Amino acid sequence: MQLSNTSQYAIRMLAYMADKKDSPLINATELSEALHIPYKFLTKIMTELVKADLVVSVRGREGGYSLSKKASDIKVDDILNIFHDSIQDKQCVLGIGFCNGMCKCALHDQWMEPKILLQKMFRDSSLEDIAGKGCKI
Amino acid sequence: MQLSNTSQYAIRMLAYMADKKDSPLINATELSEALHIPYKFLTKIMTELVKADLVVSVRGREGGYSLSKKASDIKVDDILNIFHDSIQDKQCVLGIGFCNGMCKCALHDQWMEPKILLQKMFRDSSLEDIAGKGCKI
DNA sequence: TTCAATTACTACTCATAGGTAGAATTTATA
DNA sequence: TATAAATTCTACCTATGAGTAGTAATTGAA
Repeated sequence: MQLSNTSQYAIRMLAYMADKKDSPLINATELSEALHIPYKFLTKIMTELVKADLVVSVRGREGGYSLSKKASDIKVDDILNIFHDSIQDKQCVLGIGFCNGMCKCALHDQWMEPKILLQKMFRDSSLEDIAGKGCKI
Repeated sequence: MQLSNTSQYAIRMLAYMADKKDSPLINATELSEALHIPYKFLTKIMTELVKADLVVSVRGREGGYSLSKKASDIKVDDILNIFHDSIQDKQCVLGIGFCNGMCKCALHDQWMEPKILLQKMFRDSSLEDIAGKGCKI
């Protein structure tokens, strides 16, 4: 019961970038060293974030990455959606495809409250909200 | 952000058994057909549940499986623990090994409440609580 | 123009979850 | 005792997540 490594890395990468909003561009080497994420894997993830339009990249010397919009306009849930890690409204904790009010799984009622709280956490938290909170990792 | 297939299957299998507490033994064929879980995979999971002492098995003709204790004494969290799917107290939503009060991740505060609710759901729900709830799946 | 620093692309390896196959073992019943 | 119905064991296969390697493409600066 946890997020994929890819999603965890992506959130940390973007939160770091939001925190350094003064720097126009941040490169992969800095991110990799600051966050202890393998360089090659980080650039692979970043390319997906660029394709998803959360990040813009500048290639070539003096290049790097920057957020494509205001940190307050990028929610954690936007990141999870890219990597299919978001919690869907109809998602069943026991993996039953047709779990709903009519035919529900054994844990349906107990799952409601934590599910809504998780969704709220992911949907309400923007990069601005979380940037600079806690330690620089 | 979801439980492993194995944990989902195991919970459904044990809930089904708790629901049929009148039958002294339930065999793998019945469980496989009732729950639409691949037979061979189901027996593999069941053998792990036997080794973990949540289930007792009777081999040979007329054999099958039964819960090793009262349904009210088996919590969903006991099942998750077998498959390393339980949520640990110190588990960080961003996968930071040393996330705590002193040096916490960017989502540490937001994660607190849903984490506690998830743990509560898993730790408080016994097989007796969930057996027979919802549809027979 | 050349070079070095940067991202992007392609393809691979490795580990693990999910699932399958077949034979061995056990045991009640005919 | 022989058989059939059941669990268990060993070994494998497949798909996917995680991570690596090498090269191509881009571009600012010397």
